[in-house]
Amino acid sequence: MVPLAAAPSRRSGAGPAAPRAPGRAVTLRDVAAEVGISQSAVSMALADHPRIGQPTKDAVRAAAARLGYVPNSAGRALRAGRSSSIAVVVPNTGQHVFGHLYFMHLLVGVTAEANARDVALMVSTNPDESHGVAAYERVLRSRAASGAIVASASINDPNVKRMAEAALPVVLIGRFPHLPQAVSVGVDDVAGAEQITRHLVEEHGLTRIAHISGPLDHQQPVDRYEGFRAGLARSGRACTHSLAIGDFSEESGRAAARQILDSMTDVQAIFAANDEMAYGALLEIRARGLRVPEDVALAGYDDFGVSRLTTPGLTTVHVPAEDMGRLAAAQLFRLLDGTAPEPAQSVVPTRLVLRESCGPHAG
Amino acid sequence: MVPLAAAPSRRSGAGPAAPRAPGRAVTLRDVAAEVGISQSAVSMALADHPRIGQPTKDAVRAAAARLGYVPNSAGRALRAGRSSSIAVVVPNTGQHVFGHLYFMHLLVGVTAEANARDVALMVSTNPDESHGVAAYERVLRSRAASGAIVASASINDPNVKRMAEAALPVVLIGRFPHLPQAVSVGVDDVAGAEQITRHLVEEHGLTRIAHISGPLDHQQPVDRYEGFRAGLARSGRACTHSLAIGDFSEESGRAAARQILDSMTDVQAIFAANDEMAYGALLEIRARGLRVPEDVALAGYDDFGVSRLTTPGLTTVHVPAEDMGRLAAAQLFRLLDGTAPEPAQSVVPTRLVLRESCGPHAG
DNA sequence: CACTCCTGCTTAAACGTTAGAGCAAACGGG
DNA sequence: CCCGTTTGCTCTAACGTTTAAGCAGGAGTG
Repeated sequence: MVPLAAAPSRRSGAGPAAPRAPGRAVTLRDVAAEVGISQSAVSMALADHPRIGQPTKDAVRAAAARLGYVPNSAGRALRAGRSSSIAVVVPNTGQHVFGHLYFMHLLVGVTAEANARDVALMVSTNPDESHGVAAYERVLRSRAASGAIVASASINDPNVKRMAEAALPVVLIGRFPHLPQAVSVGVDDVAGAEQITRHLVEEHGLTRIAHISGPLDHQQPVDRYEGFRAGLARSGRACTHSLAIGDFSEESGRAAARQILDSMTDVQAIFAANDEMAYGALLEIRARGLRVPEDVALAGYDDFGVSRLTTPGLTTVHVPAEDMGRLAAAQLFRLLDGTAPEPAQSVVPTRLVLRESCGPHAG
Repeated sequence: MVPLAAAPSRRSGAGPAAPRAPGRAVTLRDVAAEVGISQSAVSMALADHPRIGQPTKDAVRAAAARLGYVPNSAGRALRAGRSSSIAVVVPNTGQHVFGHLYFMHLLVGVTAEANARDVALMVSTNPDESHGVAAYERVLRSRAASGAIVASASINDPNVKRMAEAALPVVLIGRFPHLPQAVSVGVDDVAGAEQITRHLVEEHGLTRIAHISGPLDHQQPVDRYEGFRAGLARSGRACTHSLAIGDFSEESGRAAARQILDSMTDVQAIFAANDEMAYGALLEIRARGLRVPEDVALAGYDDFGVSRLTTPGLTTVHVPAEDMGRLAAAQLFRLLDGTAPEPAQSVVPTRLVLRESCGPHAG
């Protein structure tokens, strides 16, 4: 059959850069009509198929560029059976500054890896802790994203468990020792907390020390508390310690500090499980007319960017959220490629960040 | 034709909750086979089409729930000609904490509005200021997202201009007075800067005052500088002022403060065009043994969450980024619905936030 | 010169969805 | 009892892509 010379007068001549009707997108068909070959030939030409002649390829590429052809992602996804995007699932967004920054760092890392693969990124929020079928499950089952990175799930989130069992392409952020089959990227919080605790005890000689923990149904606070106790034990010094529980919020940190300062009047140092609670503690300590670090030393955890800004600067443990995002994305791509990530559960190291809140640096 | 009683033994009986082969997604065909009707009937039943009988609808919904059917988004997008997601485009991610927080606030707002519409969110980054065809154009032309919200474009970004002219469904964050046809959501920075400037002058009597501006090829710094001058003029007092230019970074703010303190030794107040530069100025002032606010009062702009944490707390102008995100999304949806947003260029008001850095509050 | 093989394309099918057209049966009115 | 209307579904086509299969013509081989 004769190539049918394009549909009735869609393009007048061969004038360059005269895009179609505004609303209409340029498809393979348009490029094909432009070049005078079939649309599959165009597809193959753009894919650099060996069975397409070089002159044709050149002509196709020129025409595609001229018309501004961009492959329709829905068409591709449908044909391929998988979309070219991944999702990042963040919990209900009711958090505050510190939590925001965590996700932003994570996102930066994920984005970097996704960009390198030319993969689009979707951000999905888990409306509530248990809004029936979780958002990510809908995202995955609708094939809108071919894989997901789930940030900050509760230690016993039923969705997470089900997901891991269903072998969906999901990477969890955090340690999930109870789900060995799940692919996860966690932080070595035990080591991090131990390191900072030992710093307080061994370098600064502070042996009366309190810990403000987060809710103990999450792995992270559990690990940090464990590291705290391990640090005390391994310091080789006799320490007195106490524990108060917060919920990672500044206000709860302040309340916890209140409780500690009331009950342990000779406390020398407070180590909070995150910077936000540490900041709350700072406010409480100050409100009592005490000085940091002279009267009470203070340490936090996370270092997502604001612990630097307080006065005094907050000594803390740096959690490499950006690296974690990058690693999580890499693991997810391995999962999608079919190659099971070598250690399903990877753990990244932390870094002790010394500032002024723990006292003068040792010479 | 007889309904063909499902494909060979895919489901044994009617046992509930027995999902298909792990990898295979559940499609309309599966539900149709389960119920014993055609797939289009299933589609119509799920869409609550009036021409489908109630018993059939019930049966279909039950079967869909039982099998865990989730519509394939690629299929839908392809058929509908538009995807059910929108994109948020953020500039190259090389920014620091403050910038991160801005986007996070914005994202929270956009997410809220998108969730209400059951629309997915893509996050795309503009690799470089001019990476050939911009990321968002690819996203839009590939129909991966049906609209985009572009955060923080330069005042004379050629892509933005072209996009506005091409009438793509895009909402710009920021004021774009030169592009009247573009839909944008901006901040009333002139008013905000005027207000804080007048506060410094009128309430605190600080008449020797310097402004640290951002790069003047962006609308925001221009507006804030204009507001600064307007504030001085309208204060009704004779003021001496000076100007230094930074790039919104902490370090540049510090450098600008250095320049100001060197050249204007009797400066009483510094108003920086964002909190990050104000923090840099704070460091410089302190390094010189001067006190804030006793020796030099300080004010910033943005209030994305960290200006509260410094000591002294930073007096600043609150930019309602979350509201802007929500509004931008709403505008985008209006655009996609075909109803042109009433005022194409909307401007949200700011709020003065008084903290300690500007001096003691007037009783 | 007949044959095989290669080259370079075309045709067709499929992915999952939706919607308009079509059609059989039931139902009501005359 | 027959015809028109309504009801409730089925059939088909289309969205844009990729790819397997097919096919015409030319080149090379016997």
